[in-house]
Amino acid sequence: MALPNGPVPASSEAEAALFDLVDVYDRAYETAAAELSLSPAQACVLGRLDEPRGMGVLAKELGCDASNITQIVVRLEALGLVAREPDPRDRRARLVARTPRGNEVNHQFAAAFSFARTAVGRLSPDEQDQLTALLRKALG
Amino acid sequence: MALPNGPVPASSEAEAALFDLVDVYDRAYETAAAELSLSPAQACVLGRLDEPRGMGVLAKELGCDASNITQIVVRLEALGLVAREPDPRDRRARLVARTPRGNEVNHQFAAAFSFARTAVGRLSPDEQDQLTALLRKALG
DNA sequence: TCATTTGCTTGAGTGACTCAAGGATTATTG
DNA sequence: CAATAATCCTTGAGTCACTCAAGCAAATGA
Repeated sequence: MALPNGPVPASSEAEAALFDLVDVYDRAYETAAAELSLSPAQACVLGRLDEPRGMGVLAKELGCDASNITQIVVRLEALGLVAREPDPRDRRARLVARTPRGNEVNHQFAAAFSFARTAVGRLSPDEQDQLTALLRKALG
Repeated sequence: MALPNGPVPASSEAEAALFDLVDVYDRAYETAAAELSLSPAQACVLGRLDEPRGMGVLAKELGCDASNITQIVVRLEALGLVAREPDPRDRRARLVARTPRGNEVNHQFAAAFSFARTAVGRLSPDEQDQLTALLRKALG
């Protein structure tokens, strides 16, 4: 379980609420991944493969080094959840795609990571809109 | 940079906003720590030492194994930011405390991690209260 | 006192991450 | 077109976070 990213003494109630949200969210994500014997990073990559993508694209989107993606994908491949195939358009590149089993596991993960759904579900439609608006404003 | 904990296709605007918030928050935390050459875990532990604490207390609070804390503290100690002293009440235990330099760095970190402060600052006092209430309700 | 529990550390092992270097292919451009 | 440069990815080395199992030392309790 990753350590929380939190300032212990928050200087306002709103900051504290933000921190709590982030903490619970992150832990729920990690827990859901662990239920399927995945690391958070593996679940993250798997979740981005609704259609095949190049390694470099993933690295750029996720803001990390390409070699990091390589290793995560190697592990996902060893688990039989993704496959790398040569890109017909560019023989340097390789496209990563979920296998049928990968689709299945990804689906299970989406079901297991119920936190965001549940949290939002506690709010009325109006409240959901308010929350969205407030978060968007806060994000600047 | 840790990969984001996010479902790519969120099923509602509110969920997407939550995801964005968590992502930006986590990245800001990581960046602030990196500016001080700290890992997020190191910044987290350092931040909890407003008064000296036992290793076990930290582990319990942070929800991880005690040996994990040991290693993080060893590194913080090597950086001169914390010191471990024997607990006068229990000779098995060791109390971790920030050094003067640790206080300084922790202060700098608090300044560098401006995300939550800034985000909340974009909202009026009323909006801050609304956000807090909505988040608390969503957290259940 | 003897056994158990508690507090911490050590060691081994996995995984995420970074950077540097290199092979292979594609794109450029003189 | 041929040489050069840029791009895509992998490998290797290294750091750190994390977990579990084992073990020492001190406290607790029968």
